[in-house]
Amino acid sequence: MAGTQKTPGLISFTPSASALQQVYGLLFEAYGEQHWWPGETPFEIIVGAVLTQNTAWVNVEKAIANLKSAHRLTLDALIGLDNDALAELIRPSGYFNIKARRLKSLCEFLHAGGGVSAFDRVPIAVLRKDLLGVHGVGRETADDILLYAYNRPVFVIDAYTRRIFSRLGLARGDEDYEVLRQGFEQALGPNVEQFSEYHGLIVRHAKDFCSKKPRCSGCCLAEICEFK
DNA sequence: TACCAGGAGAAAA
DNA sequence: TTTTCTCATGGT
Repeated sequence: MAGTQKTPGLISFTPSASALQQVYGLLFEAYGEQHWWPGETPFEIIVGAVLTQNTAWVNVEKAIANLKSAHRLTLDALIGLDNDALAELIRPSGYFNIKARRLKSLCEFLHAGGGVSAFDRVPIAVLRKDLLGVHGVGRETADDILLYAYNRPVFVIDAYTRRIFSRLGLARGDEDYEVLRQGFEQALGPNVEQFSEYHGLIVRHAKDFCSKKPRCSGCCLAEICEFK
């Protein structure tokens, strides 16, 4: 039938602010402040954003611990590593050969721009476009970096966000990334602190209730969730 | 043992 | 333009 084909790019996502605030309120009430993203410096956050691609955070922590113990968790130290040595240090995070190349590309971009802090005052649209031009930096990784390393009001969309809001009936789940991101940003308004906490709460909640086999017993969103 | 997990890029269709 | 394949470890 004409007009019924799945065309993700054309699916709209215009949630009401009250619906998003209700979900946020329930999650916050259940889990409290998350202070996400874990990372002591902007550079550590940037490295973590690449290492966590399609990987559980627990494995990223092991890779970051390796970099720290080898005193390589700085921009200059990491650029000085060859790909094989870097890959060996980040092995626990999986995809280590690919991620080594991606990390090096990102470090070279940061170094060429004058270092991590040199991007602090770059306009958000410019920085996002530049990050997306770096090999290995896709939309989610770029937005992780913008929000958590540079404190810019960008809402991060990940697999957990799609899964949870799809189950809540607020999204289909296969919307284009930009459609979802803009939907959240327009409904909530620019708010770095809330965007950071919201994403952290989504991650926390998904790990407890929405990963692998459904585990909805005791879920704080049960009263508004369509997933049974 | 088999399956899954917070993605991205390249190749194929 | 969209879909499929590849990359890899560690937990369940």
